[in-house]
Amino acid sequence: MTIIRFGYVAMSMNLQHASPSQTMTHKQFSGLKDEEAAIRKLERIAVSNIENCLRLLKHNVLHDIHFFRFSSKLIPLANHPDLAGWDFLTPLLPALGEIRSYLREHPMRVDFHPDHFVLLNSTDPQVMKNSLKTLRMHEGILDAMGIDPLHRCVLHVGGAHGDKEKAMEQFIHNWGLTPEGIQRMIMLENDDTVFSAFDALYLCEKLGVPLVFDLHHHMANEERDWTLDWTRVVATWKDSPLPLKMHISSPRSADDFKAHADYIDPHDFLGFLRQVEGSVDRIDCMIEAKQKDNALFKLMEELVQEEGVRRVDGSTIEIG
DNA sequence: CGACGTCAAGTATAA
DNA sequence: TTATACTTGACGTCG
Repeated sequence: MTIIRFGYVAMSMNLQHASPSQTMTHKQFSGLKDEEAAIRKLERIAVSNIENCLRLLKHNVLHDIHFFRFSSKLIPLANHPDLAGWDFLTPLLPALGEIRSYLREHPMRVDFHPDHFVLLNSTDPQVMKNSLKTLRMHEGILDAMGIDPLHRCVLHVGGAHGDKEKAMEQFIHNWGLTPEGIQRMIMLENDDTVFSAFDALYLCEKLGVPLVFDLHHHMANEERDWTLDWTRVVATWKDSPLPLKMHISSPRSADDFKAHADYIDPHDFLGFLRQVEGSVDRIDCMIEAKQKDNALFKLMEELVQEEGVRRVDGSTIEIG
């Protein structure tokens, strides 16, 4: 028997004017004459983004959703070199404190997926430095929200630069340059073109990092049968206080296989569920679909029609 | 108001 | 070496 909780990413299709990712581009910022005023504007945008996160958390509680990925665009230009001296965190502490209080009363699994330019396997020291800076920002936000940063940031392995083996060894090398506090935040995810689940498992096992298994990426990237190594995936979570986490999405079309569809095709996922059922007590399953929370609601309705699937609450099923 | 163009820290690929 | 695509949400502008 396995309990599966579904989560969704960053924004709701049901809340109006609740974007957690409002932004100001660097070009816009540079165009403003009064730099102090421009920074105050950035701070207003960031506070609004965090207030919208709180609205999203309340929306989640209202719909029995226990699993949510925050936007990683909460603080525009936080890590831009032109704003190196900006203390972006202090003005946000009151808003982050409200999230801390709310999450204390309504526990929910929350995490981040920093954007694709956060790379821990780059050979360019500047890219590595910026990546660590961005990860420290995530750590600061989590701390201010009162969340233990352990296993709260999903990353891909990074670029291959034409030599996958070498790029993986570079990851291991750079891991040694990564502060322990950042290391413990990280989970690794297989990608859809270069680093398969088996590549990622090599790194996860070597470095003691949980693997976030992305079923859609696996289908796009690998011929090999994932079930051969599923017990290895499960094992990467044995020292985590959090349930195994994975990602699901459906292909937009046969021709555009890698792109995410609006909703999840339940049959893409049901076969998987039937195979893993019983191998692990709990799975937290992040839905990456264009229709966000609506895709979650639709998938729930469809799955509970299926043989052997029982509804636990608005976002949770039990199978087996 | 809807349609369209612009922007984004890195990487991959084509020209 | 340089430019463009990738991806995707936000935002500004145009008609």
